[in-house]
Amino acid sequence: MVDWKRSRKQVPITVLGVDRRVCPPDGRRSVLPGRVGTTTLDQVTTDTPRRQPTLDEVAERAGVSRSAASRVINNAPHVSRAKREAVLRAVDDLGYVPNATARALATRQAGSVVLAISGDDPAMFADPFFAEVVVGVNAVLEETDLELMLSLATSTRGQARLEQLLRTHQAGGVMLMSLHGDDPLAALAHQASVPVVFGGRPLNIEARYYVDADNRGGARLATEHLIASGRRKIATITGRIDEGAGIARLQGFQEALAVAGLDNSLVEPGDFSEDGGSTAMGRLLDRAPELDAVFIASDQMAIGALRTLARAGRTVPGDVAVIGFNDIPAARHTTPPLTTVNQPIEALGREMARMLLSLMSGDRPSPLILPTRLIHRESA
Amino acid sequence: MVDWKRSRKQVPITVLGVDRRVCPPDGRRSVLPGRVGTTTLDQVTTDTPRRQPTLDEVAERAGVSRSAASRVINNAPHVSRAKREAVLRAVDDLGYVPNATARALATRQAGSVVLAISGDDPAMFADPFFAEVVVGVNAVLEETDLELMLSLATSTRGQARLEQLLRTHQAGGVMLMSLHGDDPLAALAHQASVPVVFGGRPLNIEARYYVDADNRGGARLATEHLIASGRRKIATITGRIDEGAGIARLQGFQEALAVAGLDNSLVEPGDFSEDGGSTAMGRLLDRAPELDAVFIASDQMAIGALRTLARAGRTVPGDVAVIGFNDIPAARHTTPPLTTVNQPIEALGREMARMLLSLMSGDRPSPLILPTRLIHRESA
DNA sequence: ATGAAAGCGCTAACAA
DNA sequence: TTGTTAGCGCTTTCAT
Repeated sequence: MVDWKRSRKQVPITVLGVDRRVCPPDGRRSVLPGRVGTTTLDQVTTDTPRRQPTLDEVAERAGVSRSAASRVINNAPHVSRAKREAVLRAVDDLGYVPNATARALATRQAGSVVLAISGDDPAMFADPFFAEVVVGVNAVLEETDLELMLSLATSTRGQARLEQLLRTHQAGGVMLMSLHGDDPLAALAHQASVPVVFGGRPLNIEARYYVDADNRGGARLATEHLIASGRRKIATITGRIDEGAGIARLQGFQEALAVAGLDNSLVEPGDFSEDGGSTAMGRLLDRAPELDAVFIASDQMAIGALRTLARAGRTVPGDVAVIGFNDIPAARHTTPPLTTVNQPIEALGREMARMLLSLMSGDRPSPLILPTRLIHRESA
Repeated sequence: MVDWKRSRKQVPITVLGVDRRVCPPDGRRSVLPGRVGTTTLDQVTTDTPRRQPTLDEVAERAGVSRSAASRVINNAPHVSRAKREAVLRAVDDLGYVPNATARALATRQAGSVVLAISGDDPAMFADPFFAEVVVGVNAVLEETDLELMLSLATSTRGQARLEQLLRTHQAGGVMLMSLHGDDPLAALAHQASVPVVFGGRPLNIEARYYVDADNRGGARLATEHLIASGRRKIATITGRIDEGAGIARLQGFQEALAVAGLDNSLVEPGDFSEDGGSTAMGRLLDRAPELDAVFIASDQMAIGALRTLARAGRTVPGDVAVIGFNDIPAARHTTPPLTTVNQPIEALGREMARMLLSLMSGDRPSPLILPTRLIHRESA
């Protein structure tokens, strides 16, 4: 049995195509068809190093003109039954697949759309939120012929690339997510000559097409729940207030309290991060030791806050009730499990994609606000 | 007039910014900050009706031939300083950006690579694991001119699309993740005429290029830790054993026990899911009530197992020590916090991308196994 | 219904 | 160092 850990250091590469660092589980040497030089995957894996056939070849084989073949491929009218079948047969024989690039060039229609995530930190995408959005987007794109490109416009370089992507018409549309404050991407979107759909209502520009979650409604819901369960000294830890979601959640919180005639000024700024939540909770405890509930604009922050609360000797929900936002998986596993606001993330992705499609087909869809709902668990 | 919109059919928009499709969870209407539409994205972009300039236009403006211009754009040699500057100026004036599609067609080089995730359930991608991989991939792609396409080949339809994507040469290479058992994608990869890099060593095919985490080593590490801390009756809950990772983790577990001369037959099959872990733990408790430790092939399963253990009145780590695998975020928040094996997921993504790049440039890189490490927390 | 011909915007031989 | 000339593979008038 080979010791994997030893083989990890850099080793001179491939001798006759057989690699030193390959360690098959059975300990024997892989017997790969090795050779020196420029073997391509193609040669290795297929006996027939065949090029992809072109439309002309199909046409020739079928004994028709190229345009006839083209018509068949795109099942356009004006082709006799006989010819159509001949072409189809040729396609089958040759294994023809149209070259997407050539088609894109000729039609001036890119075969793809891009989902762009803005932000200052590339690692931001690691938030499961985006993964779920992607699943939604994919679900609707799957029904079309559009491919999905992902653009993490989190660095200057990334933004430049996104701009390039759009300007070069490599993509036929964009879904732009999580702009905050003075995001340069907003301007970029303006200049773009392709349809743009925003995920989350952008702040500084008047967006025409966006889909957003009802952040304000969700926050109000949460706060109302706190009020209904008898809490009276209710605080909040906000998200970044240069983001639409952050603002909306704060507004919802304040509205609910205002309506109930309670004090809504116990507001501590946070940044959506766990540590941010922890320290914000600390500040809150200093400012108002007697608080009995706190609405926190993200589960991550709530987790941090829970930690601070525990350290301060407060029980949850006994001494203070807490509600988070987002319903991340970890929220089920905190102590106590976190009551939180769920937003239909996958649906968000789906609707963005649908809206973009609609836009690309020449319609002018209306903005969309998706409902949020309260998930009762034990922390409030 | 923007070029992407064809039918400009007028649709009444948001009245006072309040959309009809807003549906707050409480059934009441969200009162959004409304205003009558003024500046719209559409109008803004309409101010700039310019078509993207072509290379010919640049050449003409600069008073040089198209090939000279082309040379400048691709900063190729054989261009006089004077001409070069003239072209550059023209580019600047006109705001020229080369058309990526045309270039791809001419060079027969797709400007993108694809990250494909295989699996039976589209929602699988929601696992934060993939998001982290994406971050890694993105990091290295960002340094190149390659765009990233995402392909969730989780349905028949999805797989067909991926195949299409590859055969049409829309993408210049693939990173293929999480094949299991008899995944049809493996065959597909063989036929593909583009370079393929696997994420995780595939099972049924002899892959030449892959990067994997040291699952076996990690499992051994975990098990050895259990042994070292005095546990003697050690069980495991496996992952799917039709996946490379599932198998490797089981092997590592058994190796460690064999080396220590302990019984390594206390094996319960799992499926990587929380519920699966929960029921598997139940079966384990039935089979061997006296067990004092369990190595679990995923944190999700470990969380389920923790639940079962708690219900059965066993304390962790008092009665039984448990170690998970993957180091998911939630592992920090279980009770008690979960000791687990961390794998460098982002690095996995980075290395896959690097390997693909290397492959695409004609090299023949060696497979790569990335180290895993034990994260000590309180459950073991 | 059918095919010839003219592009789409760029690159790459090949001459000059 | 230059410009000219063919393509890349497909779509799309426009005659026939």
